[in-house]
Amino acid sequence: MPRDLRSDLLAAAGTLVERNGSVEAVSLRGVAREAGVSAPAVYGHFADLGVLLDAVVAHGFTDLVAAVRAATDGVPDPVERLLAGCGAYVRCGLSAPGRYRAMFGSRQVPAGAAAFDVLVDAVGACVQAGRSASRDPRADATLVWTALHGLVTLWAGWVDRPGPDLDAQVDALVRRLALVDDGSA
Amino acid sequence: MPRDLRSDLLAAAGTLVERNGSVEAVSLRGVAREAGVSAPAVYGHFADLGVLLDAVVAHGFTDLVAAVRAATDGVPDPVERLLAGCGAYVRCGLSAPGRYRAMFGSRQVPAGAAAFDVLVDAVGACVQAGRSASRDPRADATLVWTALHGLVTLWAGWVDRPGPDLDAQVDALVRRLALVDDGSA
DNA sequence: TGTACATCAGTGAACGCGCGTTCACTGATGTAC
DNA sequence: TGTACATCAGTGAACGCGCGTTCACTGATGTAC
Repeated sequence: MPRDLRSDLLAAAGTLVERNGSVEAVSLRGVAREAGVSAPAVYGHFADLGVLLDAVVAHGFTDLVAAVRAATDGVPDPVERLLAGCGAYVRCGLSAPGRYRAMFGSRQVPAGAAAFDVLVDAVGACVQAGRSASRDPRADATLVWTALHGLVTLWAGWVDRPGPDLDAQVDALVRRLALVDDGSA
Repeated sequence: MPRDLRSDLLAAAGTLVERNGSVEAVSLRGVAREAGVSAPAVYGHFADLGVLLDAVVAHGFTDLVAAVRAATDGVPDPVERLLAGCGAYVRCGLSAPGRYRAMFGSRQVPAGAAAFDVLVDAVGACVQAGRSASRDPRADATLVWTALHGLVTLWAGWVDRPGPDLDAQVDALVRRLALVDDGSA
């Protein structure tokens, strides 16, 4: 099987994004070096550095959607499904914080907006099942997303996150902000 | 009054941090250019670019503490004080998002930890006044901080933030996460 | 008051470096006959 | 099967650029006499 340089370059770029902590600090020559290839070789697969980094970000959105879908598929209870999806979101973000920051930093995020609708629906499902007291699922989903985003970006790279463990924090944030009825689950 | 080049350089660096959206993209030559001075002139006031940027971050923490203090001083009601402080935190962050990101991105944040204790105390005061049902003020203050951080970093630079206005969002996040009793205020 | 001098903040030229990008090239692979 | 050739992914050298940093300098300001 011949090497797939395009994939190798994407992987190398991802590695460097995490090693440097941000996309801005990643250079085309650095990516080529990491992939063990000369710098001009990159141009055979990507028009320029910007396109390469855009592909890293796009891959991040694909990963995020897949992680949430995998965590929620087959979970019948709407509250459990909401919690599982939010947990997967946070874990995916924390697994590649530099990429996550690139996904939601300063650029347009159409893919993010689509994922947000999934969250709105998940909160709405809890309301319809009588498990959430939310009177404005969209507004409350916004609060949940805001908090999850804070969880990922504030604690990314932290050695010792204070307070209870991650799942408990996600649980508390989501239940309180989505107005999930206590005593359930 | 002679010009205070040190202050001018700090201001220029702050301007560039916001213009570029991050500290990483700020160069020493760029700061000198912005301040209308030659590049070597910077070395008369800062050992190198890193020290200059550290000073920008330090100034950010000073601003943040001052903003919260100004908003909370003289507010007797503990719930109102908590809300006012959190609102000031978010507004200060949103007023200089690039600097805010530099303050809480990847570096150590001793000043941030000190400010966090203020938040823990504010939640504790609500509990003592019987206005919060929190059984673990430190853990719940962590949740509040996480959500405020998300509010600043997710919506920084957004033209149209979805949902209700900023104060209403801060209000909802803080009341729900700090378990403030409804019907008050 | 006037002159000589010390101080010192800021300048302009220069350095070496890593960057993005281009260009002609090489050398392996696959096809036509 | 063997030879000639086309294709094309990746190379190495080179370019111009902005960067951080250094160095000897300049020229304004203030002080000593």
